[in-house]
Amino acid sequence: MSSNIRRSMPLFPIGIVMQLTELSARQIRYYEEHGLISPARTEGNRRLFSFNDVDRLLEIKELIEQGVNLAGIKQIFAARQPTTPPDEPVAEKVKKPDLTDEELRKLLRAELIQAGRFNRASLRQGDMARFFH
Amino acid sequence: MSSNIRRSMPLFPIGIVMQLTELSARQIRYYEEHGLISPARTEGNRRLFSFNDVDRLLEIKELIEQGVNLAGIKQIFAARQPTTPPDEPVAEKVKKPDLTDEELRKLLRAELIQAGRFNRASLRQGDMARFFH
DNA sequence: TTTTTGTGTAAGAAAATATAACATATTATT
DNA sequence: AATAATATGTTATATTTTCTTACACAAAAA
Repeated sequence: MSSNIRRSMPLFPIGIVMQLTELSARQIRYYEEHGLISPARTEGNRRLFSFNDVDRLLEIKELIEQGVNLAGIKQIFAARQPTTPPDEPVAEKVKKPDLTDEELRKLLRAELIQAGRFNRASLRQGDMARFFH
Repeated sequence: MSSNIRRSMPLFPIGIVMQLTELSARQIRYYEEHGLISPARTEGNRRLFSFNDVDRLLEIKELIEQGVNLAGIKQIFAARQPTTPPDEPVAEKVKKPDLTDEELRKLLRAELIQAGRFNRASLRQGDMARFFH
């Protein structure tokens, strides 16, 4: 549930993502240009990628290796994310608030510290353990 | 088990770690200078922090807030990590190989892709899901 | 009181990343 | 076949981020 927060938190610079995915910066930027990913930006305009973004890039890479072109990949992604059907509109009031990147990180920080209160002294386990199984 | 790999993989630049921990760059570097953390470096000498590193910084921060000085924190950490006692030496052959950062990332990549073969098409779940619960 | 500790701040250098433009091989289209 | 579109490489220049080093200083310790 709140792992969505973690999965979508902008954390990685493009250099790391290049290594993680073995894609070139050119490729990554090109895929963004065509709307396949939408990494966040720092104040200074540097891209920051989330786990979700990296995940997506790995999918893109595999599909491309299988001969799918960008248009195809776009369709595949679009089909996957079933946008709220027009006959079942979401009341504006109910929508989750959009958080800024900093707010997101603030939330994570809070979560980590909370977890720490439980684990650290007793279990001798680091906060970020929640990130793994 | 292999989550150790993920937990220790150098991923984050200092800017992100500052936000995650609410520590200043000065503080983070100072703690490194005093051996409390040992972030990896890029080829170009930029620090790269792992989940473990962030974890540790959060611990340091809490201890400092509780009035413990760096010497004390160092002791606490030292006591925690029981280095192989001198009378029970580890045969050089048995030691785990030291992996370079790039090898680490390569491993993760392989893991992610492997996971993908299972999940993606069928479960519609991203690779990085393995990072979360 | 003097020293040590922990942190702030500033300067200058180097690394990483940004955008834009041009090149080009491969694939589609006409 | 000729032409156009797609996907990526490469290069140039600008900007941001991080690095180290040095100096300052308040708070704590000696």
